[in-house]
Amino acid sequence: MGIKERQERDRETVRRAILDAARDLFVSEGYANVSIRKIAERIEYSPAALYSYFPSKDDIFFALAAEGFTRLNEAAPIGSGGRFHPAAPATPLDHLRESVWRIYQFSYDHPEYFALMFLDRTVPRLSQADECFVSAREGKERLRALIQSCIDAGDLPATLRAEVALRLLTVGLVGMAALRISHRISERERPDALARDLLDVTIAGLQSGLALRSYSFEEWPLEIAAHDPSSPSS
Amino acid sequence: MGIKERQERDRETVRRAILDAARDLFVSEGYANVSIRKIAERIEYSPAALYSYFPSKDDIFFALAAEGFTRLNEAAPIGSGGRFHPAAPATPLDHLRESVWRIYQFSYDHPEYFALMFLDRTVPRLSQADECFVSAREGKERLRALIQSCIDAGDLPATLRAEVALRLLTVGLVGMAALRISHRISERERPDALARDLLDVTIAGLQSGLALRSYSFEEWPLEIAAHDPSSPSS
DNA sequence: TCACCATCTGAACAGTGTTCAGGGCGCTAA
DNA sequence: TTAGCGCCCTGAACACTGTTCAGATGGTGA
Repeated sequence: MGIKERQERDRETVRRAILDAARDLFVSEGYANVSIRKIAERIEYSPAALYSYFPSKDDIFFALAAEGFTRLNEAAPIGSGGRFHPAAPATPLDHLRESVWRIYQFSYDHPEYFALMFLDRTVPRLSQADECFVSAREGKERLRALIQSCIDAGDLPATLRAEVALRLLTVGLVGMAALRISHRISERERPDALARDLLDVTIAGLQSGLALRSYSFEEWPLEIAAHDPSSPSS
Repeated sequence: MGIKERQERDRETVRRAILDAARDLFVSEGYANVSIRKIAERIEYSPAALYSYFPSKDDIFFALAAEGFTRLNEAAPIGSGGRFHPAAPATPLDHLRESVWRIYQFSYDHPEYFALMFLDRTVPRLSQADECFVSAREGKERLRALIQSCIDAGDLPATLRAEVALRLLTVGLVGMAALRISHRISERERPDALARDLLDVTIAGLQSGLALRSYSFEEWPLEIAAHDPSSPSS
């Protein structure tokens, strides 16, 4: 019996249409200005129909955020399996530079995804949407491994902890992207050049072998956000 | 006749009450979850009354943003008149470090103000609310002068442009604050220590004398945001 | 053929920002 | 004192929002 399968396919098609419509509308009008009714109208369904596919508007948001992390991972592919390949043309440091830079580029290519993933405060508890962060963790781990290979190759000080360096390298560009996306910085200030400089300055700073305060915290948490993993899920 | 004056005072009192109520509600419930009706209820007025004090909810927002910049300037006072005093106890660089750090601290003490000023994308065209940015420009100019004094004192390379260094120093902390405020980073990662390290790393990077791409753009714009001042205002 | 069941719809509820005619009250001038 | 003027505020309404639910619809399996 292929009927069940066809029904599931139909359902998936509608679900996909909802997500596509929502994404297009978010990009062109901004998340806050998109209503369930607009999405429903776009796909020629009643607003109520959407609630049999997603429990709430927030969950449409979460589904798109998960897509965003997957896209970011696709846009910033680092070597193979996270280990730097010794026969690659560039040095590990160049590799790292480019990989981090691609995160910034992603904020340029998909500002709505980026805001959704890293900036938006209006959507509650992004931290608890578990499956969103599988790809996020993957990408993070690959970058961490790449930084470790830079340390092993002697391009970064041996005293440096890869987890800390990872945060320091990415957070600045997140700030840059945040300012640009929310129009807090003029195009005349050439945000791209500033971002590039910020990356170079941070790397140079890391290479200086400065002793870091955040060097020793207990363990590197796998979660992006701040909820106690030891507490039982309700 | 003191009647006009008293009327103006009464009006200012109500205006002040609106702003206070809005600020309290924003802090405790978040901007998006605060309605005109809630603010009106708090001050025991009808919702419509507020519209004779502020043209829209956005303008209440703008008024608070302006307050935010004033508060930030008060929280991060730098020397006197922007010029570093030679008899001060610390070096210019220590002075700079502390001044920049206070911006991050501000994001901790007043997260709602901070989000409002630097992060929120839901409110349109923050750039066009002119008078908001008088104090913003003042604070920026003072920091720039402080950085210049660091360069003059030899603590930072003479090839460095103060405007560029200013951006590079602040943008990273903005990113850090953004991640923390929007719960994208765990407290277990000790964001404060990371932020402090980021500041130190950036300064170390600047001291390395690296050649910067964004060194030479035409002129430093006085505006925070990106609108062409040469185009006529509609 | 008929009962079943998932799916979708129309209507409604409670909430939002905003507008507007009108009432009330204090001030000014006759 | 009183008439009138003008400001300020209110209640009601409009057009939205996210969400819920009874009921219509129509394909599915017996």
